Amino acid sequence: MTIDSRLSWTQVRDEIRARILNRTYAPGDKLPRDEDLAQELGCARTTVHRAMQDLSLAGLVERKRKGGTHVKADPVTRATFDIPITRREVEQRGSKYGYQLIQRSVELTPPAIMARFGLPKAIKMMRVKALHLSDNRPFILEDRWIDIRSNPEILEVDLTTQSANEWLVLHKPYSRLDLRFYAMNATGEIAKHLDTPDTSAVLVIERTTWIGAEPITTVQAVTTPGYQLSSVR
Amino acid sequence: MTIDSRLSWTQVRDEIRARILNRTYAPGDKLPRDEDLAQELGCARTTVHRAMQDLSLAGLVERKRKGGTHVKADPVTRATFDIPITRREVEQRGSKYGYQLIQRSVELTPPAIMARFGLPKAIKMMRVKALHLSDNRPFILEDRWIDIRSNPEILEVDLTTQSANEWLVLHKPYSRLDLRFYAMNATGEIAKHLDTPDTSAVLVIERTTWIGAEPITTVQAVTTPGYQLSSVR
DNA sequence: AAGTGGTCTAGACCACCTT
DNA sequence: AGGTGGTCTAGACCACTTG
Repeated sequence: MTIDSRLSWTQVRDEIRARILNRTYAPGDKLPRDEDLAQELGCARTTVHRAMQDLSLAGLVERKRKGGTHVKADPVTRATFDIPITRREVEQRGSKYGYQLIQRSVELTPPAIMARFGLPKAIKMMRVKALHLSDNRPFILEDRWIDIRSNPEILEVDLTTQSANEWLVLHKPYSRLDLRFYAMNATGEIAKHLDTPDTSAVLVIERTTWIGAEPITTVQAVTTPGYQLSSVR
Repeated sequence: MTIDSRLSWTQVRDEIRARILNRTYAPGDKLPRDEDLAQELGCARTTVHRAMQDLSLAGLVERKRKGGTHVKADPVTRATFDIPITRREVEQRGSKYGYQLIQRSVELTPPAIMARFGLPKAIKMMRVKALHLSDNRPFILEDRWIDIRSNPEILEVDLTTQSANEWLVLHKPYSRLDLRFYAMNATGEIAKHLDTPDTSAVLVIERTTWIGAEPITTVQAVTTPGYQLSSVR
């Protein structure tokens, strides 16, 4: 136990969190102003602010200017996930990475793709299907659409040796990201490419990015059976 | 456009981020010290620190005392997910929530459960199987193990009317959380409870919590076919 | 041992939002 | 219109970690 008279922001955070779990501040309640808490606890307002920032990020409280700080009425479990570049993911497992381009074309976006981007009408995009391999076995099958307007350079990239996944992540910043996870039964073509029995359950990761309001790319990454996603830390 | 001479931390963050994407600071590179950047950009060191804090949280850079700040060598996509209480989730979709207790017992933990907690040997835990309903149809099937040592009160809770899910989230803070997502084929008992065809692909959410080093609870939540998880914001 | 990020303070001003 | 959180500054000290 520290005898330091100074309070660290983590101590302040823990104290406030304890009060929330104590029901001193019940769900929906308004917390005291930062300044009042600072005075009560004996620290600077900035320190309380730092603690609140953390609690707010964790989803425990909600803060509004003038409105004050409120305990969130319904607690949620909030967790962070990292989706690495597929090559890196394979290599970090100590396996040999491989990559096969299956298809590369320019097509009109079907309704499902328009919906992902929120596009009002169909446009031409580049479509890339590719298979990522781990130790020469199928690992992830990706079906990707790339907006040529925001990514004209992609037309020049040799996608037989470098995956669009990697090229985009390294060269194209995004300002908005949408990630979705769901399960599906691997059907004919997908089961064939993944070399897995028909109707196997597979985890699908859908990732869509924009720069400003402009679409960049959307990809449906179908993993092989047994694939797991784990939260960070 | 603001003419203010003062730089906001978001401007500083955007500038640094732009340089990273520019390759001014390439992956793996060391960035200037906060203080040097502050002087170059004309702001306080604290402001650079705030910007770096954000970039660090986003997974773009890595910071170490004495080691300095480095651009992460391999970019990752980092996203946050919220897992609400099941009742809340159903109600927010505008559906009627229902709940059925299937089983409640005290059992020795099998190896799979010991592994989730990292337990060296089997102990007795409370096991609860329950079904969450949405508009009277199966929604999520949960199979939960609760450590009685850290949660003796659970033995007194009436789990026929209130789900363990809800009781624990509201009363038991945790200090560590592990979340996993994966897909599986619904088999006999699970398919029966979820009222879904055998071998249907379903998304599974596995959630394990500890308080300090002590296990609290672990749950395997099997969702119904079509269930999706979306990133926040 | 020393360098670098992390934190704390005190005070000022700003910006958003509710009333 | 005014209250509350958000940010910025300047300076000091701390704590981690690497050379």
